[in-house]
Amino acid sequence: MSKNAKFVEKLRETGLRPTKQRVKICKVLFDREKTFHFTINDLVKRISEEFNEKISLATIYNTVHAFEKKGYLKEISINSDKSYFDTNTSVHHHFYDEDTHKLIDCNENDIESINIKKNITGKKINSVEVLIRVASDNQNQN
Amino acid sequence: MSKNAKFVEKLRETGLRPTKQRVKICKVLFDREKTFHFTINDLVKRISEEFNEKISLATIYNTVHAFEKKGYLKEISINSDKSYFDTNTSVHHHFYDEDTHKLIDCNENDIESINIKKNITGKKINSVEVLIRVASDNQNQN
DNA sequence: ATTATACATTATAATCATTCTAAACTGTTG
DNA sequence: CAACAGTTTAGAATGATTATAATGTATAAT
Repeated sequence: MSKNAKFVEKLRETGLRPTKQRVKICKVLFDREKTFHFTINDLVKRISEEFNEKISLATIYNTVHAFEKKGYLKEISINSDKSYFDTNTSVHHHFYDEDTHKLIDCNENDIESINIKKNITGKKINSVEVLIRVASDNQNQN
Repeated sequence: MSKNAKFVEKLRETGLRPTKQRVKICKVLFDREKTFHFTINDLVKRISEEFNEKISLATIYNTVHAFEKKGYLKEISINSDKSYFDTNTSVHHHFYDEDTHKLIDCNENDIESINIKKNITGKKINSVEVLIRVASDNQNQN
């Protein structure tokens, strides 16, 4: 089965019409070896690099949000400037390089399981996320 | 020594002129028992409640950023909509209530120390932050 | 005390990411 | 093929934050 056919199937399975825009965005996001961490701006750039036909910015936003809702993508909170998304939707943590502004995945084995001893009455835990900020070793900190 | 005099001293010590706006903002932020988690909007509301004279929005932004730079405040990343700030600048983690959009501090003892086994070549760890998202137990998740 | 100067405050405008709108278009179903 | 719901689109609107530039104020020198 071709890559495209797989994406069409995936979209249809989750109740999203396989439009040509969505299939193209799937190719950019999911047709790759490694996890892809990106901002909307990164995605816009990739799309314009890979295809001649442009996709409207509104569609890119719509699609990313649709994909997030369907569980294809996960949003990562780093700062308030930008939204970062991750094609790896499993439970995992991140390193954030403050020099390059890039995210690096943290595997299951890179971090010991986190034991939370407190709980909030009437609330259940939806997620536990660890963000490890790193920066160049020889740089001054002001 | 009066509260005001303390704030004046604190400001001067870190090279900030103790203007009346800054002292007022100090009172709102630091003259309280518990840690204060807030957005700029929260702070604006508090100021208008506590004082007759208004402080310009630009000044509030400037002051919060100045205070953050001087280490009086810490920014907490939750999502890209809003910036949250915390008057507790020590290393600690948070619960985020997705129903009420409020932060709750996590004490040292509420979470076991996090052991990170991976390191990024040439980079040092600046911070390790855990965010635990919670929501009402009996609510559907869509 | 007065003055000079650098630092702060202010209202308003500008910016920038994101969302909304409503018209045109397209995939799907019968 | 027709009908309809779902989608895309350009451009406008929004909303948080930042820049601007004029006015005001704390501080240090006179």
